[in-house]
Amino acid sequence: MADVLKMAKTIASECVAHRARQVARVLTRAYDESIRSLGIQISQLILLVAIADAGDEGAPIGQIAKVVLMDQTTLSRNIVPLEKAGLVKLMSSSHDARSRVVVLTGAGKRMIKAAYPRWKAAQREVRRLVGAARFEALHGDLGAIVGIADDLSG
Amino acid sequence: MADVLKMAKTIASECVAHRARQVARVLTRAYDESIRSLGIQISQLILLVAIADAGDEGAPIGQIAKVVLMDQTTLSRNIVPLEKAGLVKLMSSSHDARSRVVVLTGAGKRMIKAAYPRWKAAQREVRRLVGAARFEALHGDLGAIVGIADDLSG
DNA sequence: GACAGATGAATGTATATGCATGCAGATGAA
DNA sequence: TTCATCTGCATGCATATACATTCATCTGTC
Repeated sequence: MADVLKMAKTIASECVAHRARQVARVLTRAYDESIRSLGIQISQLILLVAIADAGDEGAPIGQIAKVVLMDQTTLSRNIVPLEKAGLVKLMSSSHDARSRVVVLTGAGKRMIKAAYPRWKAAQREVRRLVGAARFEALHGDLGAIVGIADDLSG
Repeated sequence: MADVLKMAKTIASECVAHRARQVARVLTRAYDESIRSLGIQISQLILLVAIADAGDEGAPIGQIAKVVLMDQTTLSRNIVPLEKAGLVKLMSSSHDARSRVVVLTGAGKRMIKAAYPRWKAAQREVRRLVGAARFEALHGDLGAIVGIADDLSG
């Protein structure tokens, strides 16, 4: 079974999903640490800003899920801790009784304001460690994968 | 609070942790799909090949966790479904009674063999969609983040 | 050899992720 | 209008993730 070892080494060193997952873990830990004292995680801050981005009227859960490339069922659950923390509130849509609209609360806005400088510091630290050129390249290359997300699903 | 909206847009568009997490989700779904019929996920295949890489004597849980940049407690739990499926087995170390050594079983080796061509097809498809140059660049840039993982933790 | 401190791993708790599925409400065609 | 279908969201289930903590064992020092 020497071929298995060879296959294993190939997958371990070349799999882009492996690397992407590793990087997501590593960066998540770093950014989490930077905002930990605020009581939220980077995954939650990202949701908050996506909701903020939808404007003061908020947006339906499904729409936000599409924007952040997350399964609707995942988003449904990830909103729960934000709601418990009073950072967002859910309202039923006036147009569609099935739809639940997510809106940022005042506390949610204050949280973004408080988190912003810490997020920026974390971002700057990664940029410093990896180098500006690498950082920009990484951002662009990640964007390229985001750009083909639909093709990968279909 | 117009500044909050501005901060939100900045974070949403520039946060590298956000993009890394999105890409990890997107790629995970794609690779998962390619090996779904085998009854495993890409996260599990990655663990299998990391264990295979450790050789026939296997390796302690903590050592594998370090290699894949995963928390030891996470790895401890992620091994459970692999063990249930009979793909790996756990043995106590002869040198250190605290240590638990993970070893690939025959079924684990066969699983890697069966998954390999499907993994390769998924990898090729991503490469085709994003373009060879982008693909190589992405792999290198992700590797750069992996390379500074220790600095980010410390 | 005894003891303090270091280390390997598991557990408690909380969140993240998505597939399969179910249900309620919307929508279009007859 | 009525019904088949579609759509938005939630739930059941399984896995992934990591921090704080605990327990057992090891190691170096005296």
